[in-house]
Amino acid sequence: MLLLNTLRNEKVRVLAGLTKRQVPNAEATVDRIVALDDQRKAVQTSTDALLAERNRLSGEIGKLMKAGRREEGNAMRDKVNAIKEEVTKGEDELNAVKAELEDLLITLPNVPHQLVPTGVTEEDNEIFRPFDGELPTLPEGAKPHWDLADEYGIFDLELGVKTTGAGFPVFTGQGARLARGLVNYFLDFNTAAGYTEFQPPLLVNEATARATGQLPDKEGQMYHVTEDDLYLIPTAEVPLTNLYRDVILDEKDFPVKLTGYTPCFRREAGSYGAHVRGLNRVHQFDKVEVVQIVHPEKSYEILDEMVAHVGKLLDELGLPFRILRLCGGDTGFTSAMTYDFEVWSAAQKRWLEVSSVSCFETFQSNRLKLRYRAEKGTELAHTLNGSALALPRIIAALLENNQTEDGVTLPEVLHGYLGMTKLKKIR
RNA sequence: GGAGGAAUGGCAGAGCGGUUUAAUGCACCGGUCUUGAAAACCGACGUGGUGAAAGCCACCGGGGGUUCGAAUCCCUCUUCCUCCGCCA
Repeated sequence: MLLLNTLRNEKVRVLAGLTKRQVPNAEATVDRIVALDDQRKAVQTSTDALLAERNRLSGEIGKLMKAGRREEGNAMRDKVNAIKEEVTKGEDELNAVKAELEDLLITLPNVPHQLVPTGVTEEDNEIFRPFDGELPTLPEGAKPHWDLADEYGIFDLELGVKTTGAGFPVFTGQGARLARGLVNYFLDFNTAAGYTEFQPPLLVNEATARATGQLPDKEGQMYHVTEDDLYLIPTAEVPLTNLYRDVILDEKDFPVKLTGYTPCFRREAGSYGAHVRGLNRVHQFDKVEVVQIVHPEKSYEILDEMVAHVGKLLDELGLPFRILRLCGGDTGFTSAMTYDFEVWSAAQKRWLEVSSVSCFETFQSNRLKLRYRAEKGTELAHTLNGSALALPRIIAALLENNQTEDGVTLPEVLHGYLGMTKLKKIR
């Protein structure tokens, strides 16, 4: 959620940013919000004055009663009762104004960073770091990962349909082991870089989903357990970042670095077609996430650090990748700047998104009330997160890019985790 | 699942209808003393709203109510503790 002071003091920058995202009626909305906030202040001030008067008179009554001057006390009660009615009116108005303000404020996405390119769709994303090597060329008859999955017994989509439905792959045999090995490898890689590992709940309450911005914006993307009013997490970002909801840190606590493995659940409503075959897009998938909570002055430096971290991970896996800087229209609602990592899927001959690394500035911390003690008072911290990494498309790329006559060769970093150097055909 | 108890400032812990921003202790911070440190002493020491400031307002687990006035009384939800039962 954007800060009211930002809307007031940096209107030009805010509007320019919102225009990059093609937010309709941005100026009218901002003006309306500021007007509502003015109204809020006015009503609050007058109501507070009434309350002050009530408190003062109530104190008087106490003294009169103690002194045994009952009649004077009773007369004053009537006076206070009259004030009380006005207070109630004022509080009702205040609540109504606050609610409208909140409803409007929550519709505004984050203001993109200055360097974020203008644009609407993924076509407009900037190729921030192109792949500079040679893309692997596969032998004649190379197969996409869904075919390889059958030959190698990696995962079974039909079993998933039987137990649950489409988009819930069942990993099998050496495929299940590959997934487990990747999770362990990623977690070890992250903790070696100073991230502390957590195992958070997979279901979260409404307050948690709101604080990181999944609600109300992405309501339809989450599975909702209506009976208990809980949501299945679409990413570990949600519970991990919320560990620090309503927290006031000291500057010396920075940077807070968290990592965690969780399954992620996404309804992916409305995504169908050729590009969702195999593991390209599924409803449940494994992901290891990294989160940082940092000093506002450091956040973009840290963003670069996190981008380098993910890049190193992909280098070690030996996967060709490129880095995009997302344009305004493609940047997530809550993010100020996002880098996407895409690995080359050699058999499908297309780039697959495997990680998204974002800086949210104060957009999340404002809703989280995540602050630190500054020289004078408290300030909102900055939050960042990124995938390191999401599994399915990594598995897809490993299978496709490394397929040979006698098996899928595994990158050296995984040998120890899997107890093998290559995946073997089972049929 | 049954019975009882409890939730107060970073921590511990008073207060149980009216001068409560909330006793006291510890921790932390500034200072005096000291070569330095400790001890001792002095001071400061929650968050948010409003305001130039003084000040004013709200917050004692969440929500609602009673009252002129609520940390204090009532209702409700949540969490934790103790005992009993059941169980990975």
